[in-house]
Amino acid sequence: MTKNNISYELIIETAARLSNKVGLDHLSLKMIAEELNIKSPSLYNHISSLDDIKEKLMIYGWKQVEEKIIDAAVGVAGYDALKKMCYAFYHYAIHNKGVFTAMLWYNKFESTEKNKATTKLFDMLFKIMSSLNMSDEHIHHAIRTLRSFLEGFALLVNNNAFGNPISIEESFELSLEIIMKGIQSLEEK
Amino acid sequence: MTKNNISYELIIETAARLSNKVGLDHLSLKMIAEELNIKSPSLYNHISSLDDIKEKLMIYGWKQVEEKIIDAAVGVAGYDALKKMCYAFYHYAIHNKGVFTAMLWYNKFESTEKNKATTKLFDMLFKIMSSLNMSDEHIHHAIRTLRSFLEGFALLVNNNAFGNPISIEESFELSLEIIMKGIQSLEEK
DNA sequence: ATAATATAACTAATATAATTAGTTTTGTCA
DNA sequence: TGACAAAACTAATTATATTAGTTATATTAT
Repeated sequence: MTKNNISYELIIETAARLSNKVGLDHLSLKMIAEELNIKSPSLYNHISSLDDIKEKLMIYGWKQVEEKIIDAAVGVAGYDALKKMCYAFYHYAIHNKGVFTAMLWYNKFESTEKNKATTKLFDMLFKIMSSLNMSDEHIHHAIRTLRSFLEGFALLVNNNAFGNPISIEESFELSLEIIMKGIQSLEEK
Repeated sequence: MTKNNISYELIIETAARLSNKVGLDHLSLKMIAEELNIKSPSLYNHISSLDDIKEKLMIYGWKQVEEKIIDAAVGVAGYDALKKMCYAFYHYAIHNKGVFTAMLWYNKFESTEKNKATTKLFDMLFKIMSSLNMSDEHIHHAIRTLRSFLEGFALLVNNNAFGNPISIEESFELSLEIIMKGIQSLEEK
């Protein structure tokens, strides 16, 4: 019984890695504990429950993806920026299936930390779209359009839900085109 | 110990009702059994596992929503038909949260029954969109756009994920406008 | 250096749910 | 009316989360 160097952060990172590998629904305390070479009750020295871990996983994911999305928009503006941000989100979601699943639960939990994790992202999106000729209200709605599409598309991809053999990458590209053109049509010329 | 009139169908219907009330993740054999006034092991005379029930719930949902969507498109054509179908899907999803959650798992299970449940729907969508001036490939992609948006939007609504106080109904309406306009822009004039 | 203390590990126990095994009841049909 | 299959039951098994209580370890103050 040596004191292992286990921290809250390490547990969340481990949970993230494991859930990406086996799926969030198969993540268990037992599995996390084994990966860390401790017994599962020992985890309670750091966390309060499995649900606690899942909530933190959700926040962890939004923080990570926020960073990647913001990075993606550096040096570009307008629709180009939006498009790059969408791709950043999509790639994160399909390369981190477990964490992404947790992110989809978003408001199943209420927390300020959760809000903090995405404020910057929303602000940035809003600022970028403010350069378009569109009312603030329309911007808010359009952000919801985009977000819904992105989360839905990634969910379907992760679940193998697209039966057709046609290219998923092309679907994503064309979908962005459709939505961007649609947003453009809202602009007051 | 009287023989209750329990059938496979009754179990699925009960599971649907209960999951809509308490959420799919809180659905348990215990709960279903209690609702039917039997003990949970007795369920195994009709079903093979809890996962079995969830898979059938998914199929049940797609069958129901297929019917509603098809009904919604009677007597209308083109974009109007598409829009009505989208609304039918959306309303089903937010009024049947538990079943809808199961539907999102779509391809977590492989089955021919699952395919049968949506063939008519896809065929109909395809036929409607064939009246637009668009290649078959673009139609397939656009259907994915629409489906992703719809499933994503409903998921977010069901999870209370839209923090802003602005109207969700208006977001849905405007989103459809955005996507329809975007699809229109693909048409070869 | 060492004793005191807090931390973090452990084992053992508890609770709940799914599932399986084996038994009994009940309705149907020859 | 008796035999049989279906469907209920109870009891037992397994697995996991969680709690309780105990022990070892590391740090920190003397």
